[in-house]
Amino acid sequence: MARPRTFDTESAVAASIDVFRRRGYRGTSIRDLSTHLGLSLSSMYRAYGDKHGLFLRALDHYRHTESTQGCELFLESEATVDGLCRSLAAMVLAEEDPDDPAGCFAINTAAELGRTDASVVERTEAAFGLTRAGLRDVAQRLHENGTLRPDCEVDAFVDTLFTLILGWRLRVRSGHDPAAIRASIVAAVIPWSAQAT
Amino acid sequence: MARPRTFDTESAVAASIDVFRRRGYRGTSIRDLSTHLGLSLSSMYRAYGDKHGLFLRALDHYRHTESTQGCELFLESEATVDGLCRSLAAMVLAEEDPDDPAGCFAINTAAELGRTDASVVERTEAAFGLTRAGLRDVAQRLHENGTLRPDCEVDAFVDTLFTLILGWRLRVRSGHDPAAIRASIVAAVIPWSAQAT
DNA sequence: TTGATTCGGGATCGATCGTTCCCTAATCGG
DNA sequence: CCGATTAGGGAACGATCGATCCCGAATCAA
Repeated sequence: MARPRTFDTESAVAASIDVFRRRGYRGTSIRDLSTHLGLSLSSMYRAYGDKHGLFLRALDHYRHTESTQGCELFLESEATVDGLCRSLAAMVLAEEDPDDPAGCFAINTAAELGRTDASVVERTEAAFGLTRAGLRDVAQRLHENGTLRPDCEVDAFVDTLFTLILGWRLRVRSGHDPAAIRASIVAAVIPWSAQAT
Repeated sequence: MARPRTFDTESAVAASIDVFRRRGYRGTSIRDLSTHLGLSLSSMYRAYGDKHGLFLRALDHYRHTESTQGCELFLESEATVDGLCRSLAAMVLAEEDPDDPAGCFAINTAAELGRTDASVVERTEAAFGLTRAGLRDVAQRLHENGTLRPDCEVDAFVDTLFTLILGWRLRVRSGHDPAAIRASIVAAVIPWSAQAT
């Protein structure tokens, strides 16, 4: 009833991610968001409650979109060393501005807020879980088709790749050369391959 | 001449690191620092200029102490798989409060500020360089004494370990189980070992 | 001791923070 | 068309931000 909203709440949440992930939670002011989203303060408070509420919505949206796409990237990855490396590079280097790399929203948030906010930790860990789930799928397929060295454990490979992804995305965020990251990916995977020369 | 300072500027810088690394640059207020360091605002401004100046001093101090000790940890590391894993665990899990893990000051800062501040990037990269230098030393020794698989390149191993360290320290910061991190370290190194079963 | 100088504590500055409130415009059901 | 209700713009709130200033206390050289 009464006057309807003139903006889409979910797409505004999506837009807020671009601000939060670059400037961080504390580094982003409500007025920053107002400017970038083109919304007034009252509209935002009416729609999301407060800054913390919008931030949680942003983390949820990120998990439902980018984190989920990252998971699917591995689910659909070709079960070869090259295929895995391509998926890893696609996730880590995805559409970053070289002058102002945003990195991963979940990772940046985990680094900024640590364990201080339980509702935030819950969401970043859920995003991490999606990445691990995708990795487990492709790792299992690589193990079964003999691409991986037969003696190595799949869980160990998954855990190593997950940890490496955190590192690579942090390196991207720090401005490290994408070509170097790409080379780093290949170099890190090769020792797990059965055909390592 | 005149009245001398009643506090040691360098040890106050050291104390500021504990605050900055947990709360971040933007999450730490001058009054937070005043409380934790036991100094008045005027004392801090007189000694360090401004908040940014103190932050750079803190980054410099961190590099000269913890980053350098991290480097030496690898320089003095026994040239075995176990020795390397012990050094990695010592660096990554060093004296963290399980309830409020601080993580690595340089890594947290890189994640928070990205490439927005050149004087900060310069310092975090210098800290990273120390870690890589230590890793290169122990990796070279492991390569020469045949602990590593003869076909793998030392540079690739160093790059992988460096990236893994970023990931492990971020996982510690996120509150991941230290036992799991310890297991992750061993699992990640084994495939590079010549005696991998 | 004296005069110059710097220290430390605290009040205070303007700016900005997250948030609330008020008021008008717009859209609903009837 | 009309009364109810909500959206949106913007002023304003108290709190806190980084930073400055003032002043009495302390320590120097002479």
